[in-house]
Amino acid sequence: MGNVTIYDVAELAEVGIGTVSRVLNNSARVSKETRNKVLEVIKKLNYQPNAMARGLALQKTGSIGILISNFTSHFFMEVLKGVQQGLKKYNMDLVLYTVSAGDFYDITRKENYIDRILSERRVDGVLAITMKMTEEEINKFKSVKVPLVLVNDLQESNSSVFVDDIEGAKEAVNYLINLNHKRIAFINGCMDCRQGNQRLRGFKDALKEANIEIDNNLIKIGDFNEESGYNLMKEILEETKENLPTAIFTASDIQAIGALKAIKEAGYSVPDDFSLIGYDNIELSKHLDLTTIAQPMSEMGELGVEMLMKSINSQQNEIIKRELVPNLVVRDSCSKI
Amino acid sequence: MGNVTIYDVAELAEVGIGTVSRVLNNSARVSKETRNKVLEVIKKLNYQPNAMARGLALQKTGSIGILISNFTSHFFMEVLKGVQQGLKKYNMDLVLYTVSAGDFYDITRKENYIDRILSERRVDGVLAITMKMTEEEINKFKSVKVPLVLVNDLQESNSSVFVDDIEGAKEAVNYLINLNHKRIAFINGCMDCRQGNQRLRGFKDALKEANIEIDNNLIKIGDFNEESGYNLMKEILEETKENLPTAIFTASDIQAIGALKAIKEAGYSVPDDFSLIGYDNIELSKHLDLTTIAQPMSEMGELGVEMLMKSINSQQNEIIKRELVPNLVVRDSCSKI
DNA sequence: CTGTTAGCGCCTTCAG
DNA sequence: CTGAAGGCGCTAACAG
Repeated sequence: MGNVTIYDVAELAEVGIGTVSRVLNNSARVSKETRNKVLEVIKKLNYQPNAMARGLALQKTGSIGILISNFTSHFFMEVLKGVQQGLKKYNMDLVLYTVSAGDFYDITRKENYIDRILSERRVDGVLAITMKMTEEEINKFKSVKVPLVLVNDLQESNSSVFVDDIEGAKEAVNYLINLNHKRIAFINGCMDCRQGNQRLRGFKDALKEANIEIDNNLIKIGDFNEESGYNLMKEILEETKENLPTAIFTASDIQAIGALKAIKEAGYSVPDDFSLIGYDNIELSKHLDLTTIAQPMSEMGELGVEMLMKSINSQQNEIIKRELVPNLVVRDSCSKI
Repeated sequence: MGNVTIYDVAELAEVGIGTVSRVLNNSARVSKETRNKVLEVIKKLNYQPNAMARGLALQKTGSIGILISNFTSHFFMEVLKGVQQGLKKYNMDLVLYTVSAGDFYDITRKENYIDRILSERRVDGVLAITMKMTEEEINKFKSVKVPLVLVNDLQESNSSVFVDDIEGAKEAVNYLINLNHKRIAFINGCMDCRQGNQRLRGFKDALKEANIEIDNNLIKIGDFNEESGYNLMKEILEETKENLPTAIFTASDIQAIGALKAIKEAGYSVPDDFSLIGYDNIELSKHLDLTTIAQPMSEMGELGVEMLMKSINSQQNEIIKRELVPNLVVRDSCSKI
C-alpha cells in the first residue's frame, strides 16, 4: 500500500490516465463499463488522489485557512466547533494559522504572516476570527483573489459575519432594569474595537430609553480580561462607596469573573448585594451560574464557512454581511431589587 | 502582485530557475553576487515559493496534521497551545483533523478518516491527541511511513508522550491522607482506557501504603464528564448515607464540577462537609478554587511536536516514549479534618 | 558556479 | 468516448 498513483490505477484498469482522471472528477462522459471498471480498481488499490498534485494542477488546495489570535481560547473553541460543523459537508481540510499575541501587535510580523499565507497558496480561502483586519490587509487578499471572510468583525469592504452588540448590551441592561435596578454600572472592554463601542452604546441607549440618568462614574473602560474586571470593580467599590450601584454589567464573562472576585473580597456577595451580568456565554459562565448574553459563536463559525465556500466556488466577489443577534441567558447571578 | 513564480524572479534576475531554487534552499554554492541579486529580486517581487509545487517536488508538505476528537475541548485547547509553541521554530503549518464524536465511535468512518489523511498526503506527520489508536491503525501509518506520535496515550509499538497517572492519583490521595482523611471516595472515569486504570491503581496504592482499608462502596466507575460526576456523587451520598466519606477524589475536573453540584443540592458544602479534589487542572478549576492534579498539557503538545519533527527529519523509525509527571495544585476545596 | 532538463501526480485540451 | 501530451511551480541531477 505504498504510493499508489493514477498511473497504477490506469494500468490495472487497462485504460489511460485521462480516463481515470475523468471518473475521479466525474466530469465528462465515460462509458458505464469503463467507469465501473476504474471505480473497482480504485477501491481495490485504495487509491486516493494526492492532494498536492491535484492542487498544483487545479490551482486549488482543497483546504481553507483559519486565522486566529491565540488568546481568545474560549471564544475560539466555540467558533471552531461551528467551523468544523460547517466544513463537514465540503470535505475540505482546515489549516490553522495562529498568530500569537506577540505577533499580533507587532505590525511587521502580522503583515509577514498574511503575506506568507497568501503567497504560499496553501489554502483556497481564509476565515479571520476576531481579527480587526485593516483595509490594507483586506486589500492584499483581494489583490491575489483569495476569498476572505471576517468572523466576529465587520469591515465595510469585506464579507463579514458579526453580531449586533448594541442589541446585546441593551438586552442585558433591560433585563436589569426590569428587575428594578436603577444604578447600573458598566465595566467595558477596550474602546478601539467595534465590540467595545457598540456595547457602550447599547448600555447608554437602554438607560436613556428607560429614562435613567447616566452616571459616568459607573462606566469603566478597560480590557476584556479577568484582571481588568477585577481592577475596575475594585475602583467602583472604592469610588462610589457612599452610593454603590446595585447591578453590574460587564462586557465579557471573563471580566465578570474578575469582578466577582473583587466583590467577594470586599465581603459582598452575588446576587444578594449586587446583580451581575456578563457577556459571551463562555462555558465557564454556566458553571458559575452567571447570567449573561450569549454570543452565537458556533453559528458564526458555521455561517462563516458557508459564506466562504460560496465565495470560493462562485469566484465572484460579492460582499455579504450577516448580522446575528445575541440572546439573554438567565441564570442565577441577578436578583430583583 | 498576482502569482509570481520562480520563472519571474529568474527572468528579472537574469539567471536560470535552477539558480533561484538554489538560493531559495540555500543549498549548494552560489556566488555572492548572484545570490544577492536573486535575493533582491525576490524581495522586490515579494516572491514566496508555492507550497503545493514545492511539496510535490520534494514529497514533503511542510505541514503536520493533528488528530483530535472534538469532545475534549478544554484539554485540547491547552495541548494545542503547546503544539503551536513547539511548531513555531519549524515554520510548518498545522492542519486540523477533528474526528467528531460520531465518527470516532463509528469504526468504519474512523478508518476512512485515517486512510484519507494518509493517502492524500497533505501532511508530513501526525500528532494524535488522546486517541486510543489501535495496533492496526498504527500499522497503517507505518506502512506508508508517515510518522505518528501519540500524545496523552501510550502504545508499546509507537512513539508516545503521556503522563504517569498512577503517580498523579497517588499525589491526590496522599494529599487528602495528609489532611487526615480516611474515608476517601473515588469517582473514576471509564475503565477502558489507560487513564481510568492508572488512576484507580494510584488511588488504591496510596490507600494501601497508608494502611487504609479500601472500601469498594466508595469507588465508582463512570465517564469523564460532568453528568457522570453528578450521578455518581448522588449515588455515593445515597448509598453510604450512614457512613459518608469525608473526601472525594474525581478522575477529572469536569466530574468534580458535577460532584460539586450534587453535593450542593444535597445541602452540603465544600470544603466544609467534603473535601474535593479533581484531576486535569483545566481553566475552570481555577475559577472554582478546585484543588486538583495538573496535567502538563501544553508540555505534552510541545514535546509531541519535538518528537514528531525529529522523526520526520531523521527518517529513522526510532520509537521514543516520554512520560511526564503531573503535579498537585492546591487551592481551596480541601480542608483538614 | 550556473543553465537545462527531467520528473513529482494530476487535470485538461486535442486528436482520434 | 478515450489515449496522448502539455503544463501547474518547484527541485535535483546533469552537463557544461
